[in-house]
Amino acid sequence: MVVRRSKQNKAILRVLRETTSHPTAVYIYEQVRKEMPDISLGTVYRNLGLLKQEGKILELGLAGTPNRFDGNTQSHCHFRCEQCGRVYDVDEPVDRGRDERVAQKTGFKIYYCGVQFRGLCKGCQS
Amino acid sequence: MVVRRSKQNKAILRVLRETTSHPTAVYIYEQVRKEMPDISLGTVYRNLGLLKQEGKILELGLAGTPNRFDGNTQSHCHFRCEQCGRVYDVDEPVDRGRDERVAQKTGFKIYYCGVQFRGLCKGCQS
DNA sequence: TTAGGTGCAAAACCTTTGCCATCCC
DNA sequence: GGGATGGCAAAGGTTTTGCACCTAA
Repeated sequence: MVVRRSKQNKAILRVLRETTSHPTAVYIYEQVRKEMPDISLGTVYRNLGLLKQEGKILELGLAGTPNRFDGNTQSHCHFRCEQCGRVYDVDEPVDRGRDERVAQKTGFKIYYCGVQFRGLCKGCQS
Repeated sequence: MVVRRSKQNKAILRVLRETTSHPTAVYIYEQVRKEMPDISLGTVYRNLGLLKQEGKILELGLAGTPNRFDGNTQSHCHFRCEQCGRVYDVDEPVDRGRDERVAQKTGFKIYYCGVQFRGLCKGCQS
């Protein structure tokens, strides 16, 4: 199966790369629609799925809110606000050596390691 | 609003405490149904929601698979298999001091911090 | 030319909710 | 008795899919 880079695919990846906001599929859909009014949400999901399989993006599963996508596939830290659902990047180092150690210990193959903080973001602490 | 501990609520919490498998709502439903055949899936979800609010359990959002629940609310490490969706506990220390540091730096309020590994579990490495 | 991609709409799936009966305190 | 909870079923929201039509290689 040859990967054909459609313009929809490119646009979706571009939106994801141009933002640091970990958007939902619907947000991406709205952005892409500005320049490509006929694109459908199904196509957005389809391409997000492909990009994920290719390892170009990351899908973040969040209990209670629609999934979000991240153009940064490096292991890194996220903070998720339990109130508003937003996901912020946190600038903290991830211990790369640990991946090795855990892989050894468990026999699992590790592709990605992220740290996830949960709590309330500034705006949501009333 | 007084919290009344119904027997359904107790049974759901018990199932969650007795397993380390981070079950889905449906799995919990099936387990509880063995002793309480009339319980409905809606009730399971309702009680999981309540237990989550009380901070007695954790909900794990996983892209692509139904959410899973964890009776262990301590900050800890998970490994998630991208193939089969299973979630395993990983016995690695979580750096508690970092929560403080990140809270200071960002102004966010942090309730929980978990490390999430992704990859392939032993059984799924064909 | 042609496998793979798109748009559209319907389906599937997970989760939440409304309503009324039931159960505890 | 009366508020909280449960069972049932319908609704809601997100994501996937089938199909006929395009399109990039």
